[in-house]
Amino acid sequence: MSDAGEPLEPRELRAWMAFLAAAHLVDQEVERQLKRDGGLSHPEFEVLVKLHGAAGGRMRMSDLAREVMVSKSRLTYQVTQLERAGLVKRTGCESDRRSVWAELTGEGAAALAGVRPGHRRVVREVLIEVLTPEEIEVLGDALGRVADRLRDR
Amino acid sequence: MSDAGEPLEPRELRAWMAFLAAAHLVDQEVERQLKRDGGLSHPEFEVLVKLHGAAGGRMRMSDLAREVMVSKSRLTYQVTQLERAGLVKRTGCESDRRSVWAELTGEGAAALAGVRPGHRRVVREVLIEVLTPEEIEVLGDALGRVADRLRDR
DNA sequence: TCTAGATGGTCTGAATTTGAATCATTCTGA
DNA sequence: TCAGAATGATTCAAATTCAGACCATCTAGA
Repeated sequence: MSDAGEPLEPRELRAWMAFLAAAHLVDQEVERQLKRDGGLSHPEFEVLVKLHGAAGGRMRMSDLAREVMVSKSRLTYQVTQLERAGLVKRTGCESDRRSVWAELTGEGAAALAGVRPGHRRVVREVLIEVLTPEEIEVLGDALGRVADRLRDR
Repeated sequence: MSDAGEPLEPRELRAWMAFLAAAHLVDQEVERQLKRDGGLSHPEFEVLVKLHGAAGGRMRMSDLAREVMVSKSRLTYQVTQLERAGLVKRTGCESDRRSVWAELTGEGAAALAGVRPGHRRVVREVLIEVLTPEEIEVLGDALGRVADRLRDR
């Protein structure tokens, strides 16, 4: 703790730079595939994935925003885009009239099914297959802990 | 390789989701600190860091773009912003009149010195200190390999 | 010496993201 | 029951990002 503001040690620096670069490049690659094969941005894709996984294929806007980790206003924009494309539709919520359901349409499910295999292929290609099983394990543990800590702040 | 488009295994999925979430949340935290303590965005900060580390405190625009991993037009915009803030200045290049030097000013160096300790503190807090030394080692190896593969494509 | 093609940077207009302000609805406690 | 705080979502303007067009300069080969 005494060296809080000092330069990182070489191994620490190496890990940090690798993390930054990998995050950047992997995301770039994922984005490219989604755009090419389905005309979707990464956040849009994640919205579809979350909705697909949710009970009834729908979620309230604010829950969705939390899950996808985007701001409310950004989600509003993205859902509007997806709605225009016919992949999602909005419905008023009965029990709480402030909130809004975002619901996956049949077309949305189809679009998701269309890009998802390619998406998985990319994830395998750029991340999974480059790592040993032990590394995959450590990555899950370590970064899972990092994410958890940041989530409940 | 035969399962290229199939769902990921649980451990693979866990690693992938942790990676995504961690990248997202860590970047958010870093961004917040840089903005708060120095009025800088993360890419702007990285530009200053690269220039600081470069011989003569300057780099050609295209080299800089490659290093920071941003598009040319994005770098043009960011350097313009930094120039307005007085942290960087542009100079024509003698030997190749197409290219432009981006050079760190004294003010720029000072600004960097001002935010950097806080930046390091955040990196330590959210990443380094959450990991064991072994995990740091593995992260550097594994993600370094991931990044390298993507860089030379 | 030309010329076609590459390279380095900027510019432009459209798309996206941000953050604050706003609006309606729901919750809370006196 | 009612005022004030909280919550869910959208809107707006400003800032940023993107992709491609564009311009100038350099390089290589005929």
